[in-house]
Amino acid sequence: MERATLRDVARLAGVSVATASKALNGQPQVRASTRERVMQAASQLDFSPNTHAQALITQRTGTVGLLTSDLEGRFSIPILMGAEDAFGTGQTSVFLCDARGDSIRERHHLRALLSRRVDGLIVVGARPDSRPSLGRDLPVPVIYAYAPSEDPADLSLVSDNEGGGRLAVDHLIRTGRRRIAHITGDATYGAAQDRARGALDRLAQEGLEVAGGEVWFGMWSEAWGRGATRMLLERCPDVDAIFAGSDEIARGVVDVLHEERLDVPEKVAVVGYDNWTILAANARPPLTTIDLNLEQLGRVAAQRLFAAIGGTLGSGVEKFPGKLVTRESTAPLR
Amino acid sequence: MERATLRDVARLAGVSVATASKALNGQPQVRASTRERVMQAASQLDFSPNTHAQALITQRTGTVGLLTSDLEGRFSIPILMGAEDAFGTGQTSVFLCDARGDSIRERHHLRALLSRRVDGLIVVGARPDSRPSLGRDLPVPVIYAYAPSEDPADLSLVSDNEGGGRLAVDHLIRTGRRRIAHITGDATYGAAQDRARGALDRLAQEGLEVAGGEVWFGMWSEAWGRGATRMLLERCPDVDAIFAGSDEIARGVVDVLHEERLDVPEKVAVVGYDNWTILAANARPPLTTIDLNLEQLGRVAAQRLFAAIGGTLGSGVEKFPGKLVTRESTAPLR
DNA sequence: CGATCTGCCGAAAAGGTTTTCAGGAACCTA
DNA sequence: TAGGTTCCTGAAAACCTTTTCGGCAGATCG
Repeated sequence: MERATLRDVARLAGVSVATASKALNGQPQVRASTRERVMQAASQLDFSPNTHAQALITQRTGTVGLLTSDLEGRFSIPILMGAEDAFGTGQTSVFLCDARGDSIRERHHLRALLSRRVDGLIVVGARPDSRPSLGRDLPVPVIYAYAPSEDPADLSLVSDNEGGGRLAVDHLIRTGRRRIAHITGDATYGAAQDRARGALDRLAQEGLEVAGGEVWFGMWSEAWGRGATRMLLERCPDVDAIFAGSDEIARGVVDVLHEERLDVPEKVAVVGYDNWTILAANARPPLTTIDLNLEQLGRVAAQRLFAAIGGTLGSGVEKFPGKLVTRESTAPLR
Repeated sequence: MERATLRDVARLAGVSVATASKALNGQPQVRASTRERVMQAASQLDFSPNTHAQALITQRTGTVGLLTSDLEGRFSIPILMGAEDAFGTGQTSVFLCDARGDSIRERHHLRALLSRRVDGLIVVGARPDSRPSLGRDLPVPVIYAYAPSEDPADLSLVSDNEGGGRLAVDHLIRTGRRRIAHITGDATYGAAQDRARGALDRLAQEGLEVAGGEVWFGMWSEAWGRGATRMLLERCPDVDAIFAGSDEIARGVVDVLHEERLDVPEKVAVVGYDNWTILAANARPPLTTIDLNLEQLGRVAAQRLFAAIGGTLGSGVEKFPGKLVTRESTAPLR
């Protein structure tokens, strides 16, 4: 199927290309009847304007690049969806590039995106710790999402892990729990530290200590959730709530509690983190958990970027609160 | 940072734009020393060619659209990665669009992609059953992946579910199992039917019937896996292997077997489907499962598309075999 | 009736690159 | 020395659209 150009439309409508252009773009200096004729011709030919010619002249492409480092990971996807959503029915399309965690490949993709004259960039890191900046003197605005940039002059949007930890513990306290433990992942992750800090903070506010005497750092896996829970139960058999640093860990936790015939949530309440639905919703019982609200993060990133195109972006790190999703693994203590 | 154009490069190198273009594109009719000067100038100015101007003139954009209907779903991601990988270090970038299962939105995205003059399209369906064609008279080649097109004139790449079912049962037979049951998902899914057919086929070849007397269709969930296993054990307590239609279901299966103190794989072997790592690898024990090989599917889709650009594509449905991934949930019967 | 204004339309330039083609210079052959 | 090659280089057209600006026709006003 050959493509119609504006020339074809103009010819069919019996006007010049200039007029055709103005008619289709809603410019005022064209008579209603003429506009009608042009529109008619355009739809008859199934005309759609060549965005490359438009880009060339307007200096705007209506595209943004999304540079991620972990596509397989579950974090970039919701952000991507949020961004796609915000650009959505508008005229913006997104180029997706996965650097596979390789900085060479990242440079390569960056080059390609700049060559394509994207209007802006969203960079999504693989883990929630800070990552190297792409540099200061790029010709387009850049927003870092999920993983903040090391350079404070960049704008980064991250989720508020400390707040999330506080949220989880707050919920447990409200359901009447007092002996609350925290089993979480790799201590080298800033997110693990932040969540723990928030949790301890909220406990302290209530005059409580963490059950088991310490936060159990380990790995982001079900197996660690199981192992840590066994150790915890040995040291502190009367624990009445466990806040897990991820839904994976939480799955391991409920698994062992189940084995030990400690009813969830009757005896022990469990809160996960991430709201990774496949894990959280299918657990026995389904897990109360903290949702990172990544779609919102993606949406905001898109909006900020959009607003900044042509203009300038802010800088610094903005934190987005998570939200509590309650399921059956927590319930008021009777 | 202002962008350098070819004009700037040419001026700096003291040649015309025509020569600069030829030098940078490796055209032969330019003296080595001149080429060198131009390359020098280009890198000094950090020049990267405006792809829109190139697209306008060459009629090639070096972009493809990937139109998916379930981004959150786990199937489009590996395909996307495979495709990205194949285009990879080349000059092709991919536009990602998620139609959210809405055909209006799909038309809209299609329009946008055609307006951007993509060189080709990959359409990834939400479920492995056939889906409506995008139409025959599109100006670019289209490949349907995962979910085949309803129109046999289109080219579709799908995974071989029947072969997968056969593969799973074959493995169980080789480990000495004879009383093999099959618990799977929604019977309205072609994939469920195909996997079951393959499984029954391989059983028949061995002169065996399916344990429990029938294939247990139900839902793609852990809960169904649990429920079906309980029913199965009641009707057929001496079952020695269960082939689950998905890893989710398999998780439910091993869960109940564990409860019933039926050792996996000693007493009962379990095979899942999908190789959804987070589920399969973290199960107790880790699950043997069928990998759909979706990355390969994505890679092949990309290659086919690439080869077809300008030329023409084949048609029909091509099936890709899955592969068995053995973990600890199966072992030879002693 | 002449002058000014308003409303529509079209010619042309611009945006950055590739490609064709003509021409200039240097070299070789007879 | 004249004519023919071979190598390089540059001018210009083309791709498709947007936007500016000039012009023309008709209407309004004095």
